[in-house]
Parts: sequence; structure tokens; C-alpha cells
Amino acid sequence: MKQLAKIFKALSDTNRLRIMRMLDKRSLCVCEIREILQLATSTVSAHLSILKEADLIVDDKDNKWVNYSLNTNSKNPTVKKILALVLHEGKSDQDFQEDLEKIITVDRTNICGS
Amino acid sequence: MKQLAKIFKALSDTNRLRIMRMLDKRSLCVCEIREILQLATSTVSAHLSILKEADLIVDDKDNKWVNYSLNTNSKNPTVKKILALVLHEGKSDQDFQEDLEKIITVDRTNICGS
DNA sequence: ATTACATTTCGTTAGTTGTCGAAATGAAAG
DNA sequence: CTTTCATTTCGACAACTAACGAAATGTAAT
Repeated sequence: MKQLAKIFKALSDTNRLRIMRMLDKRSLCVCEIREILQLATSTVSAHLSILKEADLIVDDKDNKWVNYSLNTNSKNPTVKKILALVLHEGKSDQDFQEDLEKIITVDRTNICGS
Repeated sequence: MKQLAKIFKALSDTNRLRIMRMLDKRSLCVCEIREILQLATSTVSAHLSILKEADLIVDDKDNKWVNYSLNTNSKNPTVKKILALVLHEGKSDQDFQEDLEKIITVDRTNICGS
């Protein structure tokens, strides 16, 4: 598939849009995202894989966790523009604001493996 | 579905991206698009319906034809930004340039109903 | 080395999507 | 009012997707 279509497909799912906006707040590991979205770990992992494949996020191994974050340094100028658009749009969405509240309290050492 | 996810889903298909870029050249009817994309008429109609539902294009009845064009006057500022992004990206894509060549020669009075 | 544990991969399932051809719709012309 | 013809809707089908739990992977600490 063409890269632009791939980017749009990656962002065509509400859960993946929620992930993008959560990552704008801070880096998160798989189980933190699982906790907030209330999905199976394997499902979250699959979503992250799709976003990564579209060059929208990057991962960074840290101890036993994998931290995912937005690919703000992408060489692809289109990615930068779309990132700005998606994140700006999130500011006026009440549902996403609720996710952001949860990010503040969520703690990977408590919730992972529960 | 949320409006932004709907817009991204509409643009996640290569044929629909091609349609968007063709419409940037000029308004087209269903059978002109069918001729260029080499798809069934009903398939093209379905694609146009999805783009219209996402507020990306508008239709305008003219005699026995329905002219489709880009919704450049959308009240949704996100639509305007995405339109600019999609069309700009198309300029550096050889495949889309070939579609544009065909638009110049295609004539609805010849090809429709053939 | 073995255990513990976060993550990924695999196999499955229900639901969605892109595609087609045939039938229905609707509007203009005869 | 019947025909014509561009378009839409319908019904079918193959391919793809999001979701899950279970099994595999990999890494850090015991």
C-alpha cells in the first residue's frame, strides 16, 4: 500500500487515535495503554504495530518495558503535518481529555501483570 | 464513528485518493471516473458515497449527470487542512500524474453507456 | 540456569470492506 | 407515458480487520 494511504488507515481507528493523543501527553508502555483503553494486551500491541508501521510512533526499550512515543522527528514532512492535525483536533474532544486524566494517575508498576 | 476517524478511513483507500486528486483537476461524473479507474460503476458510486459522507466532496446534479467536486468550501477547518495535504502530496506521485493526463482526453458523451 | 514478567506472535472468530453484476431509481427527451 | 440512460441500491462473495486468549519470545533479577 502507498505510504499516505497507510498513514490514513492507521489513523482511521478510534482506539489508535486515542493512543496517538495519549502519547502526546507522555511516553507509555503497552500495559498502561491497555489499562486506559480496557483492551487485551495483544490487541494494544497490534494497534501499536500498525502505528509504528505507518511511521507515526517509535518504540524504545527501557528495562523490561517498551516505551512508545510519537515520532515527532520523522523525516517525512507529511507525518509531521498529520501529527499536528491529529493532536490539535484532540484538544476539543471531551473523550480524549478523559483519557489524559487517567494517564496522570496510571502507574505501570502497579497495573502491569494484574 | 467520530468524524476525524471517518475522514481518515475515507482516505485510506488508494482508489479514493486517486479520485480526490482527479477532482482537484476538475469536476467529474461517475462514468468518467469509472473509465479512468477501470472499476464497475457501482464500485465508483460507493467510493464517492464514502468520500461525500466524510464531507470531503460534494455533488451537483447537472442535466442527466451528477458532477462531483472537492468540498473546498467546507466549514470544517480540518477538512480544509487535509484537502491541502492530500493534494500537495499528489504532485510528487507519478501514478496520479498519469490519471490527470487521462482526465484531459476523457469525454462523458462518448464513454458513458458504453 | 531458572524464574518472573512485559511484550509479541499465533490461531480463531465476528464483523467490515472492496468489488462485481443485476435490479431499482430518477429525470430528461421523445 | 414510455423510453433512455446516468446513477444508486441490493445481494453476493472474497479479502481484510479488530478483537480475544494462549503460546512463544526476550530480558532482567533471583
